Amino acid sequence: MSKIAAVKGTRDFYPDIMAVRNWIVDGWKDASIRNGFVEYDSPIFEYLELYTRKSGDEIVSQLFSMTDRGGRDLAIRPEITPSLARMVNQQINALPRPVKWFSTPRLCRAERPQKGRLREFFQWNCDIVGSESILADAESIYTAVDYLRSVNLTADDIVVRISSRSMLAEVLKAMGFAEDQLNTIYVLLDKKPKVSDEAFAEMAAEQVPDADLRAKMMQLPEVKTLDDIDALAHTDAAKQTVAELRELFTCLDNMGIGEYCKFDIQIVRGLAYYTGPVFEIFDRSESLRAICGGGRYDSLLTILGGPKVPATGFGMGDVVLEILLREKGKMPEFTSTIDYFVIDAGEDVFDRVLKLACDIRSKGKSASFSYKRQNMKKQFKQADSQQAKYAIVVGEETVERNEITVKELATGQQQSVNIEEFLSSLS
RNA sequence: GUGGCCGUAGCUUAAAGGAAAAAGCACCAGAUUGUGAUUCUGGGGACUACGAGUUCGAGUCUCGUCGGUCACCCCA
Repeated sequence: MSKIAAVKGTRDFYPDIMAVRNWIVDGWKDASIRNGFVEYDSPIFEYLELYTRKSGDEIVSQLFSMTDRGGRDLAIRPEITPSLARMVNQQINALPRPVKWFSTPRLCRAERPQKGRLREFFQWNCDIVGSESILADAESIYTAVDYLRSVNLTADDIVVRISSRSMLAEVLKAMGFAEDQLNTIYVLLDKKPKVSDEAFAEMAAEQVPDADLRAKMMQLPEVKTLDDIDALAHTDAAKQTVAELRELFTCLDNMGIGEYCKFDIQIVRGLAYYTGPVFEIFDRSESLRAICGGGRYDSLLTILGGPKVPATGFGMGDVVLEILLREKGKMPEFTSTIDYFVIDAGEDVFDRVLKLACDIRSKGKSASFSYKRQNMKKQFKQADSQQAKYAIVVGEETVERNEITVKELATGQQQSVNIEEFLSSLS
């Protein structure tokens, strides 16, 4: 019989890799909780329509979808935000606002795997629903940075690049662009860093035939600061969106993460549904894809048949994060250890070994023993390979006196102790 | 979805178209019947990713499939 491999783009989590995953996810949860988020989860599959409603029919080719025996079109969740929106919609009038929810879902996307992108991954999501305040955007960004800072990534390692969808829209409108031209410009801006100046000029000429408008648009990639963009914001509406973004940066400064944050007009993000401030977090060397991305999306609930409720949030995947942490040497060593390895050192004492191991366990410490009756050398080796902190030798003569020998394996020091005293010292 | 490179034991690699595919690490056992190291000895483990083809002969050359990796598309 031939062996069956793991499916393309998936990972097997052997114990040493599982330890890494748990460490990452636990870190996400801790950061969420200390920033005031509460945990939720959703089913791993949903109606296909939940995703086509938000992202269009093209999304289907990027999903793992299926039809159940009742003929229902379903898909494995490729993101959790639509589920969140569905859940919030369901109870919209009962939930105290703002809703601050987080989750660490396992997601699947049917894309071709490459560096930092697999078909199955984990993604930390934090969302704040029901507040229009720029403070919600600030808190969302702060939470992401708070986690990254907690794993010792400094402002020299990563940068949060921030812009605003609404600001860009208003500035473009102030320049004279019509509403239905905006998406075209977003795509152009998104491409700018990836293509040569000549290729960009060519694309611009194609997409924006009007020479006057095009000249104005070409100023945008040159914008480096909020003052630069302010100079291009000729309407009150545009001025206001710039002021709002300034307020966001002021908040981030006051929260103590100003050095991580940078205005960047070229952060546009996917066209789908962002309506306000948007951000992406990158490694400083920019050799990896984005570690994290998010922003304000005020119309998602409407798309799912709910009322208009403002929302902002972010997602952070485990795959790029793990690559970055390894590259930066920020990944701790994980060792699985047990507290006590109980060694059988004589005839007819194994029942005492078994009882002692279980008594230790009932005290909340971990204990292990050999399944085989072997010589002590073997048992000590086994204790070593399990990274036991202590070995306990149960010998024929000592156990008659109700005594055992406890040896600290790191130092080699050992002493005889009374069994009851030993056990009571554990609690 | 498109293209480049790659695929030999659990891992790292060797074998220039020619014998029964080799070694180190790892794993298991023994030397060693009251204390972990080191050392030594032995063992299991590969239909050379899978399938076709060329050849007297294929791990090696050709094609296809699958998988890995990197870039493009996309990135919610």
